[in-house]
Amino acid sequence: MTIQNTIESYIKKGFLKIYQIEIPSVEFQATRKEFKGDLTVVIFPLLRYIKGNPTEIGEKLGNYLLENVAEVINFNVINGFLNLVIEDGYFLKLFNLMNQNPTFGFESPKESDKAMMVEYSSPNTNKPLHLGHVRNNLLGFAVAEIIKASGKKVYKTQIINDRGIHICKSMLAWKLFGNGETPASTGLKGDKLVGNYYVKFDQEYKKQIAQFVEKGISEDEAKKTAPILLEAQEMLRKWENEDEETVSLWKKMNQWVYKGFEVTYKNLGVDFDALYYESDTYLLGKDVVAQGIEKGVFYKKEDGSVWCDLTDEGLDEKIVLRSDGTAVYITQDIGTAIQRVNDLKDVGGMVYTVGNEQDYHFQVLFLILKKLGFDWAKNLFHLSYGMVDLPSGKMKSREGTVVDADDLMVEMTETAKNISEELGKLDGYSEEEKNELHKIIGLGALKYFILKVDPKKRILFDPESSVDFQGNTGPFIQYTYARIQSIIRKATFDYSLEINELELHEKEREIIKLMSLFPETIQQAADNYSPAIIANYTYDLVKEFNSFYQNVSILGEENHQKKIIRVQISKKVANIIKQAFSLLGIQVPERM
RNA sequence: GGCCCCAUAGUUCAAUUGGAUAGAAUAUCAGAUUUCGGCUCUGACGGUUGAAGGUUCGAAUCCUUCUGGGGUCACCA
Repeated sequence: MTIQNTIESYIKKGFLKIYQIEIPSVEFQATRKEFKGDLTVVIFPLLRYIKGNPTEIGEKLGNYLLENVAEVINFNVINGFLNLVIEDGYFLKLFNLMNQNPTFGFESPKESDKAMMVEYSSPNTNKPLHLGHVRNNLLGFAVAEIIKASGKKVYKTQIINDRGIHICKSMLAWKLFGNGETPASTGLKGDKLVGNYYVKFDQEYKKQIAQFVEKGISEDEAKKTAPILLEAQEMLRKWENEDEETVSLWKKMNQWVYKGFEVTYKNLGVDFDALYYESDTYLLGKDVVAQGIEKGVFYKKEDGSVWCDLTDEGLDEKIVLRSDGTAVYITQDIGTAIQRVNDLKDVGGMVYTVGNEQDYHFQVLFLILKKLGFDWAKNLFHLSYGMVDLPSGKMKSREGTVVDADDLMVEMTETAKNISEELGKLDGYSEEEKNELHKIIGLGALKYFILKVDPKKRILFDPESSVDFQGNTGPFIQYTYARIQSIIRKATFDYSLEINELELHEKEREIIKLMSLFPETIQQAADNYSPAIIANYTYDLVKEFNSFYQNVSILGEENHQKKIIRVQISKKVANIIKQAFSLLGIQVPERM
């Protein structure tokens, strides 16, 4: 039972006693720093039940609590806010409780609960991953970890877009201009090699269009009839007819790409539990369309195309099957969603990490699945995020104006190296260990930079100015962690004793209060699908610790009990930093 | 044009989901520390929360209109 619950029940009792009125709930908030107190009761909502002066009501309730709740040792009322001062013993108890629990804040999944499936990354296999994918991957991974920590089973998944005209484009360009190049022969990462040919296709295509236009053909016409495009379309037909040569080229080049992606994912620190390939799923959903017609959710037009009428919901009509009977994008998505629940029976909801340009698509998709009557359809969430812009504008793969994911990670590691060498705290580290450390810091900076902002907002990323290492940044937090580790290494005495009675320093109280919020912060982050909430909490905790560190002496403290609790607090703060950062996919170093 | 998202110190972000005097970082300036790591800490400066109305005891947050930016409105994915 938390103090909040206790106080809530006593306020209800007190209110009943003083005013003879029952109240359903009490609103709490943490007391603002500028006022005295630890917990605040907001009086205003109570005015609904009893007319009166909020200050007077606050005084009466405060007195009641003072008499009846042992932990409440003082109170004050300001502007309708009842601030309660809680005794130190309570905070000590609170601390000891969380200190005994090495996974404090993390809920283990309940067997009875349904699992969530989190989809992210979902790349095309015709080009390497870029900065936009990086945001997608970091967000998806972090949200998956957060949901897991909040007490739900999670499956991480991606759907690999391995077929379609865009894939054929790079295949064709390789066939025409590749001279049999392979990743081995060029020393290039497979995804890079294939990506180069995707760019090559586009260059050739543009050249042909220009030539046509010169001959007096309209641009629209030229775009449709450029020979290289027609050839790519022919290739797609061959692929769909399972032409042996085409399929084997497709397999070969996709393997190159997968090998390359594997490296990028590993460096990025993300992973998946289940993979789906569009080449396996692109025919799914057609049978569902038939069932949907029977149920009256869909209807057929004269030309044979099938539609869903969403005008009652304020949306448009949406096509779900072409007149020639083939599937469209949304048909696949309907089919794939159902397939996943069939594959993994305990899935009770899904999170789709996809950019906000597809907001409308997912609105429609979720609505259709609901109309089809799937009970899990109410637990679908589009984790929509804003674009990552460069100072030069939008990134375009076809034009090669992208920030490559691999290059970016290398650059960040380089920057970390330069900064860390100035500091020189790494005596005794081997080159290998140093490189590993620079990677941890560089990636920490990048990941934190991206995850600390609300997913919905667009990010401007300037590769020139790079990412900060000071202030509200990953390395700053990592640094604090490393410094705590340094203290712990030096604390060679036995500090395992549990302290139950001690007068706490103001900074100690503050930091215990903040640590105790970790569990609800995780829940809040999970409810909002927002890693930013974890990032900002961690930063607050670190700031509070630095202030504590500045104000009290830890190892130099003469009072043995105080010394013990300060080491314990430091260690627990480090532990929470590590846990919180693990949710963001960021590692913490022992030294830096 | 219809619909959706965004707009907060010079800059990058917060604001306990409707609560107290809108907070941090950064940059600039001034200071602290003989000490557990000088990537630390304490101050100062910086705001008509894009604009105007409305609801409320109380609005950055909710509603309406407008302005600016982005997205989306394919038998593409």
